[in-house]
Amino acid sequence: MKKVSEPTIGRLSLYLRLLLDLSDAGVSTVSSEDLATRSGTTAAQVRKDLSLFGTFGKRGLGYSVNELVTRLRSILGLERRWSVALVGAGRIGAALFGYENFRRQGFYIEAVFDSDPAKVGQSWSGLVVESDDRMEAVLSERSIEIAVVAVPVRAAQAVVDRLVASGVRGILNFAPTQLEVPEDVVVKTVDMALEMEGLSYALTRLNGASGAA
Amino acid sequence: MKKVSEPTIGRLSLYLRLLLDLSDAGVSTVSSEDLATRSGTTAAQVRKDLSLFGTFGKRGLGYSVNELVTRLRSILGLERRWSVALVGAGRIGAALFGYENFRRQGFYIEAVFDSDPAKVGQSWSGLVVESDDRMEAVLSERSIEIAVVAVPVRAAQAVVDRLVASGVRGILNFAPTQLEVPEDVVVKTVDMALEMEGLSYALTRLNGASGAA
DNA sequence: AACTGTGAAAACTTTCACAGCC
DNA sequence: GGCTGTGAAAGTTTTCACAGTT
Repeated sequence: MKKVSEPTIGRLSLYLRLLLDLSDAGVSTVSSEDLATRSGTTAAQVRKDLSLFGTFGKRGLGYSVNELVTRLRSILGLERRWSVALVGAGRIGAALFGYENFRRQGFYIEAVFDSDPAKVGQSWSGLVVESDDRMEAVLSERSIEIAVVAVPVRAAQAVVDRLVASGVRGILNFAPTQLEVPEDVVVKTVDMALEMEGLSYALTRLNGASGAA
Repeated sequence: MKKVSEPTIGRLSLYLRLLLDLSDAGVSTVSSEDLATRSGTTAAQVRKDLSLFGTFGKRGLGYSVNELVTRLRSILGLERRWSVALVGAGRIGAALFGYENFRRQGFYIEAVFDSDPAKVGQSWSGLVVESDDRMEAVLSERSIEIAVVAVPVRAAQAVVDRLVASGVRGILNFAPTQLEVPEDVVVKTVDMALEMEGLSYALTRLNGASGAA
């Protein structure tokens, strides 16, 4: 298998989402041009992205929506169920919890941890918030492979070290900090401050035609 | 001014954050090598990124932490105050609201809107949630340039159209959908489902050494 | 005729390596 | 000697353009 870039994977996820909409709408066939328009890229890009994993289309016809959904789910590893732990029972965690697409794509939150005794014992849509003392025990008991880290920066690295030691291999990190992990552990960081600063930069360039300083 | 890429801007934001930590720690000088290690990139990359905007370092010595902070804040447009509106008074909004770095970097939430009558009138740390009917009036009254969109997918495009019509030029979008905006409006989308699927893909590759299908 | 799959070209980004300054 | 700034080289991603299939 050739090496596949991050942006390609992001686009495949996006195509999958669009294809699910099309499938719901009863559309059975789609062209690379159509997918490109809907996803804000080009037809050549769509074909290239897909061709990295096989030949899924029919020349002259396009792609079968349902077949492509199946293929993309397979490529992205979404045919199985993933057990997810949420560390930090704060507002970000709550937001994720309410995000229904989450479950629909096979991500099941199976444990919620917090270090605040006031939060431990609270019920979160059927799950009980556990003390972070119990992290190691619960993670291995429930075979959890993915964790969402939504704790303050100062606590993040220590939490991640414990997660990794307990077998977690994938981490979605909301703490605005650089995390150290072994190379067989994957971290994706969602950094809202970074995005806001990107906006600030872009707007500053757009308005003033002037330079940096 | 040469064209500057998205990844470069992201790294500049990251350098800024690290420099602020260094400054707090009383460090006065930093080398490209040091910044590179802390940000997970290479010394050459750090120097190249910075050199796109000027020559800020001293050969043989490195960079002055405080000077570089000032320069980066200027480059990123963070020397001013940005007025931000939050559309959708749900859990994501609440999370952002509590995010103190936000204010520290000059982003002030000046208005919160929701279409749910039950939420309108509620107080959010001093701000009153307003009906979305009042969006146009409030946005122009308070000269709001940036909006955070945290509404369901089905409502997102309509909200964005109204924001744009009222002068908003930058949007941080949490709705997992592709938004249409005029080319002088900047959108950054934070898509957690996409990130989770990226994790799923990466973990699937890591474990099974086998191919896609 | 319509549309895919794909090598080749173009564009872009990162890394190298070293001249130049402190 | 230590470290930056930067052209040139290497590597990566996107776009082009067209042969090939239905």
